[in-house]
Amino acid sequence: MNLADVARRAGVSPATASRALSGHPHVAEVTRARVWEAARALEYVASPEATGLARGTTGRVAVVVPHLARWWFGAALEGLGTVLREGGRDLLLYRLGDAGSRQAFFDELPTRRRADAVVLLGFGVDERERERLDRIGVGIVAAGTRVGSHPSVSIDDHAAGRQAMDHLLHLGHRRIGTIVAADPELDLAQPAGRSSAYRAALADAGITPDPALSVTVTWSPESGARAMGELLGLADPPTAVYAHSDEIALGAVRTLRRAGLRVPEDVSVVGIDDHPLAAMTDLSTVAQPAAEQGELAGRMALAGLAGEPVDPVVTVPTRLVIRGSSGPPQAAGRRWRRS
Amino acid sequence: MNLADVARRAGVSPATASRALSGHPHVAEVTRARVWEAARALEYVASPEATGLARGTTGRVAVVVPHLARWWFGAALEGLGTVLREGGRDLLLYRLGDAGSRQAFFDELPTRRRADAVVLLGFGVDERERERLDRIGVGIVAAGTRVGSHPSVSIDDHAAGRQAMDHLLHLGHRRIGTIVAADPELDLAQPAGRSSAYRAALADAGITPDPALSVTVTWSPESGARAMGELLGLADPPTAVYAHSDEIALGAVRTLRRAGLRVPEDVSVVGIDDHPLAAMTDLSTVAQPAAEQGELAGRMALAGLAGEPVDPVVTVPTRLVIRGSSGPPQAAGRRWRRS
DNA sequence: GTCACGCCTGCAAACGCTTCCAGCGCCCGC
DNA sequence: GCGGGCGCTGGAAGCGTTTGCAGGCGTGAC
Repeated sequence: MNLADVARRAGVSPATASRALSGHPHVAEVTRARVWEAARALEYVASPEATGLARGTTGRVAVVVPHLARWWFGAALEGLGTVLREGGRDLLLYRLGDAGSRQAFFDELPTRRRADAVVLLGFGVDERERERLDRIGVGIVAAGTRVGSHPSVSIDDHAAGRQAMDHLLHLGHRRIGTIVAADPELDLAQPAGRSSAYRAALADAGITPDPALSVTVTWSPESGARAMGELLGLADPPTAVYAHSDEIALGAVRTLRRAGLRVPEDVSVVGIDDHPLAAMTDLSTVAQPAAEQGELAGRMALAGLAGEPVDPVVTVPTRLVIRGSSGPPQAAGRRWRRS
Repeated sequence: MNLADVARRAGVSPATASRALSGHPHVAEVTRARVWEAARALEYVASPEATGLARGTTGRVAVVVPHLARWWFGAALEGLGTVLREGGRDLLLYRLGDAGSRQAFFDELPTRRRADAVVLLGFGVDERERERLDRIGVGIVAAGTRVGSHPSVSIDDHAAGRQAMDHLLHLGHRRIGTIVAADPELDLAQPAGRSSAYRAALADAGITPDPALSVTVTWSPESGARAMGELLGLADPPTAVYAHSDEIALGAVRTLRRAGLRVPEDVSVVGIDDHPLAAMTDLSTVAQPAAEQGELAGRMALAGLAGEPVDPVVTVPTRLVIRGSSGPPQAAGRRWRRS
């Protein structure tokens, strides 16, 4: 099963067999064919350990993610995996589930000798971590966020937020709530652009933001439901809500329905993502291409490995998708009619 | 950065350094401490290639999945990843996106020398593939499905289906449709138990199944929406629908809403999974623990690697979750009132 | 008919770690 | 006081590839 066996069967030295199999020049065609035939007959698979040791590479790309169950991550990982496979690289998956494993990861940098490149998926890092990361000695690519000066692919969070907010403002809403997503468990930076867009849009419309209309929660649907409850508890609740993700927005819609309020007649809701279930639940949203971001990150990583130049910062476009969860505000008098 | 450097700094031979770091007995405590200190100072990380080559293992577990964006897979992978990390194993991810990559995977068995064990996640294999798989020479564990006589963890699909169907029958439904999930692109076997449960439940209730009430589609919400459209087009549409997954069920609900029908007053819907968004959309369903299945599969793989005995077949329980999408059928006269 | 030059091929030395085997002290028991 | 044994350490041989270097042979040019 070893290269030596293949070489013996083909009647050549291991050196020649190696050259023949890995496509080096200066191997006679007839020899190459004989070696390949022998390899096929013996079902030979090179030991990646030995190859890696001799060549000083691993043939693997490490992917670091904070979550997997959330839609964006699964979709991005899917795109990334496809591209890496085409490039002949194996995908090593690291999930940093909590602050502890995150700390351990950046302290020990276990990927140091385990991969030829690292892709950070939806993972904002802080100053110290970036500094640590740079010592890893391999190429780093980020998707869904920016990481220092490393190549990255992401949406323009601010622009996406503006698309959502401008849509609501255009419909005539003046009192707009926002549900901000954060990741306290992982201490992940919240997408700053999505929040700044909220303030900027209000400012442009001449509206003074009410701090009570902004509530920060985790990324889950349940959190969204809870946040909406909080907003409904206000003396003067919003007529529209802009959520940082569809999953959160869907939670908000559920709370509204439970409260007997109609969407969008009583309260409009928009999210960000275009989650597959957003179409199913008629949720207005700002679509972002998740799989494509993963694919692009993969291509950038491969290009870096090949020594080709890579674009430092790629921004993929987002698109406002208007569905049934957003509409003009009702005349004040008709609001709060319990359906 | 190499073991030799660490050894030199600690004033011992590489052999002793190796033993000290990998926790072998017969190393003086003081020596061990000195080696560890040197390793820490030099930020030493062992080369997995070299270790693997010398030891004949890889320290990696390959995970094979057909999808990532679907909820179950992300959640199961999350649980699996956590357990493998605790066990000190790296996770190598293989996604078999279409029939072509599937074929290639089983032909070439690329994981052969790349991992110490293989976990198949939600991946039913056929006879030929199983035969190929057995030649891989490493332990195989399946989650979410059974694979030959290999250890596996999954729910009892038939029992889960019965929970859903019995619930609908108990509510008084007699004309029950079913949306069967399949994966034609990957040629994945549909979960037979979920279909047999449909027939068995009807039989027990003395109802002759109407072939027109059973429509087979892919796992996506969009498919569910389309399937529901088909069922609504029947001369005598069902009063309840049992879908093979929540994602499909949610698609079905969307079609019903669009058609102006009320859920559950006009048509009841139940799914399987307890997807996080099922709670948000008030969908009745049969809950299955996805993350737990991943965790168990991980533990089984680790146990196998440690040479410990592993339970051949583990079945995790499912649980009927009654929410707002299922209720008793309306008296015939009141049905089809366009809300 | 020579000579030089290329193509191919093989030898052997890495790559970085583990582990078998042997050796060296030291302690304990007689 | 002496021998056996045990605890600890080092030497060296792999593990399976790749690749620099050198050599053999054929070919074309002169």
